[in-house]
Amino acid sequence: MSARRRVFPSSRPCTAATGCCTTDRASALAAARNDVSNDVNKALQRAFEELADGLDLLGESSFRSASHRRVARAIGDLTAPIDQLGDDPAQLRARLEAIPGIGEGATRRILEFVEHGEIADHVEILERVPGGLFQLLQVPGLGPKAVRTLWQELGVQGVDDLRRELDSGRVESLPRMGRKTVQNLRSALEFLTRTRDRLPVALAMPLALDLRDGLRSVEPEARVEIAGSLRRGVETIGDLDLVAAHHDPAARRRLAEAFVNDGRVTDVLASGERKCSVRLSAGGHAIQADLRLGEPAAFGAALHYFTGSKEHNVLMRQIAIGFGRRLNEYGLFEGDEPRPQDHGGTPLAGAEEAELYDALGLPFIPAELREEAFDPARVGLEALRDLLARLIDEDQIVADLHTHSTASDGRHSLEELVAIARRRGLAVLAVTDHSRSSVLAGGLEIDALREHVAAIRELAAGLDDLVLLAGAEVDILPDGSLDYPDEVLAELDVVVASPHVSLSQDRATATRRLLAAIRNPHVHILGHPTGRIVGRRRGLQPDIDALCAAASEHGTALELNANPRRLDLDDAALRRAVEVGCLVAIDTDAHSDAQFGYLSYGVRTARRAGLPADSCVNTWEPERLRDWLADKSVGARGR
DNA sequence: GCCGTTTTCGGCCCGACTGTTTTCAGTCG
Ligand SMILES: Nc1nc2c(ncn2[C@H]2C[C@H](O)[C@@H](COP(=O)(O)OP(=O)(O)OP(=O)(O)O)O2)c(=O)[nH]1
Ligand SMILES: [Mg+2]
Ligand SMILES: [Mg+2]
Ligand SMILES: [Zn+2]
Repeated sequence: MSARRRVFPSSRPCTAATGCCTTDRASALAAARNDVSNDVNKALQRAFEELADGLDLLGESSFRSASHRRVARAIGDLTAPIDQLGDDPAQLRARLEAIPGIGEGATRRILEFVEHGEIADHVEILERVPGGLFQLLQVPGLGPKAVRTLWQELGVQGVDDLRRELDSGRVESLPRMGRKTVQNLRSALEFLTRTRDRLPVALAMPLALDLRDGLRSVEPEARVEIAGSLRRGVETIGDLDLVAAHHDPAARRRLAEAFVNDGRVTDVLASGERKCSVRLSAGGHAIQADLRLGEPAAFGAALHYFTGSKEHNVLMRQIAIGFGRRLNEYGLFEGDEPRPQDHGGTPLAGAEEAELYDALGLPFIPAELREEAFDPARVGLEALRDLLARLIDEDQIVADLHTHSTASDGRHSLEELVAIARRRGLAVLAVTDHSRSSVLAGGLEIDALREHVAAIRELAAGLDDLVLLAGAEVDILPDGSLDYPDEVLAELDVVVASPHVSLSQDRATATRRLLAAIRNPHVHILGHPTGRIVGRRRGLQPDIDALCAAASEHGTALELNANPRRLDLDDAALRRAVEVGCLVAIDTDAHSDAQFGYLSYGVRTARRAGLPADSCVNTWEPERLRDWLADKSVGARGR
């Protein structure tokens, strides 16, 4: 995945690079330990990225910079502040070195950062390389070689300098730079002013589905699929990736034509026989889209390549090499000859993805798990097979335990909800309207709640094909107390407890607040635990391990709110939950019929965490679910 | 810089497209 960052307006957080924050970094670090923003990891990740970029700009070994970049990624994947990985320096050192990609050097640098708030090598890079060059590397089309030339030859130190030099005409005189390069750089700079960071999946997916369906209607015989981070179920999307296959080259050309001539296209970046790249502007968002074209006989290989992740691709290709074979987007081939597809080589596999895994002696790894964290060599082949056998699937989900009706802010009446649940094949539906503190969402006072519950129960009594449960989504107030007293909660079939306000609390306060809800014997599900909105609001940053431990102890389920704007808990936090083995509830939080369709986003996120179906209460038979709802301690670990 | 049931040294994935190039470097996926 590209690590595209926002370039305009300049919003880089305070780091050594920006030089805007000269206060004692060690004390800033101490504050960050209890900071909601988990800035220790962010700052370290940035330091390693700049180390990598700096080496590239200085023309050093690209393998070394790639290593630094891998360390940066590993730090970004952590779910807790890095200095809290161990209780003492020795343990911290051991835990760090155990992380793949983090070796002796990175461990030394991380410990140096934790102790002194900076890394000498990083500081040295910052002294040698102007800080604005890191931003320049984010400009599409500008790599380390070009940035270095601009810097050395024209003294360009940042984006503003580049803009000026483009107008001055001097860029054209540089080696390997001409008129078109200048024009392309102008477009790229303009694109960056219109683009935000990575696009939340909730915005990207509808756009990608529309592109996919458009291509399908151009060539109904073609196989067209969404690939890339969208297919892997990532919560934010760098660009839209599509794969299309058709046996007829003329049909492939027509697909490419349609793609680059779409009304939303602002720039055509590349338009070849096998791939096209465009920039789109749609719904106020600017984003790149890539289309990969090929033969149906190689569709599996192409889809696999374009689905990624990059790390997974490299891994598979390395495994192929180990077998004396070669894997690329055209298939798996015998031997180590480059471009075997051009030399009449017949692929051993390639029409379907599954063939590739078969031929390499691997179990089929679904797209959501094609990430570094699930590297078979890391997880172990046996453990991986076990994980895959237990992995949750959307069709195993038979219950939705968090939905809203017109009693609060939902769009549908109870009767309508029942009809929707039946049509969608649910066995269990819980109606969980808001509690009294959520005034804007039409939260119910206690009397209104009791009437509502009575209405639900009356309706439920007449149903034989659907278990209709009376519940509530009760606010977790800032101090951890709940918005209804215990005796009211005890009257409900299902209690989802969720934070809705005070979502900027510090880590310790947030953790205490959520722990209180988890420990309440009436609370079944901790709803959207952090309250984050993807790409918009960070929400609470609690100690996830502490939540998981408590949830596990009390039999409380942690929610994976399937609304793609939320996806809360996120994949990284859920991986912790899966490790601990606590219960998880995947609920849509639907306020309308269409929002029941959010389930697929939730399941993809759950699969990214390797969630076993059995840990997900929504897969349980109604009888088992009822037992747990009656006394959640039956779900406690060790019982 | 990192890593190892083919290695503790010597590798590190593989290919498309563009622009500027007389034969390919750079960037990107
Ligand atoms: N073998 C190989 N495949 C790559 C490489 N870079 C990208 N790919 C493949 C895997 C990616 O998932 C796929 C699409 O590339 P993208 O840059 O769009 O990445 P992705 O969609 O994973 O993340 P994104 O959200 O777009 O940042 O192309 C690479 O360097 N080598
Ligand atoms: Mg992508
Ligand atoms: Mg892409
Ligand atoms: Zn809510």
